[in-house]
Amino acid sequence: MDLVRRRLVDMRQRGLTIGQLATYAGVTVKAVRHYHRRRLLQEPPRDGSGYRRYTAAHAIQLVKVKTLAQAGVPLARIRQLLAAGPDEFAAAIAGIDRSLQARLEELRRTRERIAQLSGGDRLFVSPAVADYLDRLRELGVSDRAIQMERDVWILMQAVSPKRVAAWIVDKLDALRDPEFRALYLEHDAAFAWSADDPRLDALAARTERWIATWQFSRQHGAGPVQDSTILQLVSSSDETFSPAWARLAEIASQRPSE
Amino acid sequence: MDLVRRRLVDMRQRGLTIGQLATYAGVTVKAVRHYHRRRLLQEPPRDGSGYRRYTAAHAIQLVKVKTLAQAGVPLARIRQLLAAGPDEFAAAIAGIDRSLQARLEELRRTRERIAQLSGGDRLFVSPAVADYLDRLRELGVSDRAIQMERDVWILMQAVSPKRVAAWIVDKLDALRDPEFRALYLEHDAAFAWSADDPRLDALAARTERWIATWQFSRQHGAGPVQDSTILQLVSSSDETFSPAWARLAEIASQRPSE
DNA sequence: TTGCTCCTCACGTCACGTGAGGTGGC
DNA sequence: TTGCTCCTCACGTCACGTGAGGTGGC
Repeated sequence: MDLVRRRLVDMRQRGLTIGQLATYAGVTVKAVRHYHRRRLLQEPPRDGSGYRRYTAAHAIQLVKVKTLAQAGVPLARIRQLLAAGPDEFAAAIAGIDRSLQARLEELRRTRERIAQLSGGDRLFVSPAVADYLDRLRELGVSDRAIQMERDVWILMQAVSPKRVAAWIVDKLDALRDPEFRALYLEHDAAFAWSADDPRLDALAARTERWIATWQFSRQHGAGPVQDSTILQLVSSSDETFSPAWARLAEIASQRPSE
Repeated sequence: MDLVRRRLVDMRQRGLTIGQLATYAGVTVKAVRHYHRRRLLQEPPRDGSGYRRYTAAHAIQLVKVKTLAQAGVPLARIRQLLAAGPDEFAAAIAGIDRSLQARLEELRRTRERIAQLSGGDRLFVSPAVADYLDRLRELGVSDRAIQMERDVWILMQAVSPKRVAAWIVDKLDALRDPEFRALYLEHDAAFAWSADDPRLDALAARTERWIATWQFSRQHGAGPVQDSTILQLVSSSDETFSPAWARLAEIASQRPSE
């Protein structure tokens, strides 16, 4: 009994050490000293050895600070809040809760994106473009061509994201035309042909006819767009060069297109 | 048409500027340059003005880096992952997803704790102690006494959390005894009495009788504990000093308790 | 006596941000 | 020409952590 009483009195008179306080609140000793420097927690009195000795009031304050800090509130803001009146405090809490909800939403979205990292291209292009690429895959377009398309769409999205939305509508529209689908697949196949393949002239002529018909059939006047549907496919980059495609581009540039 | 074609070719040959790339990926230009320094993103070639010019491959890489960074993966780890094989990468993704789930849980808990910041004491004491304090409130114990109890329990929890669990069981047990409840409330009321109040001797005697009976009625041999139930109440701290309580402590210490 | 806790500096870390001082592109 | 973008340093920031070098408590 006497022992217990003495421990009790001792505890109340001497107070908690910084380690006891930190463990109680679930923070590190270094964090407690940091909060002292940032004046979020009053410096308690020192005992004979220069040790800090804390009261229950310090523990309560520390738990408040820790809770707010864990919620992502900057330490400078926490100091203001601790000095604020109950109304301002309650309003701040409401704001903090909203930001926590927003962070929860963000985390959920991040989780979905992380899951797609091992998967396809959905992370790198807009949903509309991803749908378009999926459509190409369905039609039997080669992986090489699909990757070329993806890269071009990424560049276009980066340069003028607004235009991409309109272009993709146009592209999906063209894909509904069987002749365009046939031309697309043949261009895809032509990638591996040699530059003097006899089929190239016929393909070029057929493509030209389609462009003319297509432009005529559409009143929207968005001329440049349709043209690029084919142009884009044959504009090879450095990494993926095709002699046959170069030849197709050459033929196209020699015809009077205006 | 020619304009569009030129823009297309231009875009593919010159590549994206750092600003276009950053906007596309949803990061800052400073972050992109930081990723270059940390070797998370290859330095692209420069154009005639010394500007960095990026390809679609850079954009894809940057989106990967950004997604992993948002998931809280340290940049040094991201660099390892980008160089890892698909199996190691998939395993890492699974681990990252687990940590995201854990963070979601933590955030939910933080949100609950934030909501309690304006409320009562539940944030600062264990659930068992909080229940005990609620019980005292139900019995009509004064706010002052409840706050004193809370502070003592905080200190006890900080010093020896294991013991607190046993003590609180004991306290709730004693509260089931009507005589203890009466004594508790009278001690609470005695706080404001003067030191020479005639009721003090009677209260001290009644308390002593209760302690003896209570100790006798319990076989568990946890002697020191029961005694502290009353002792604790009258051990006033510096801030809350009561002359009457000091007198009660004096009377108690003069009786031969062994 | 030994290991654990406590003390105070000073500097480090992580992921960028800020700002100076200057050039290039439309 | 003007404002916007880009460039490279160098230093700052936020919330602590690390580590040195030393003393105190059980």
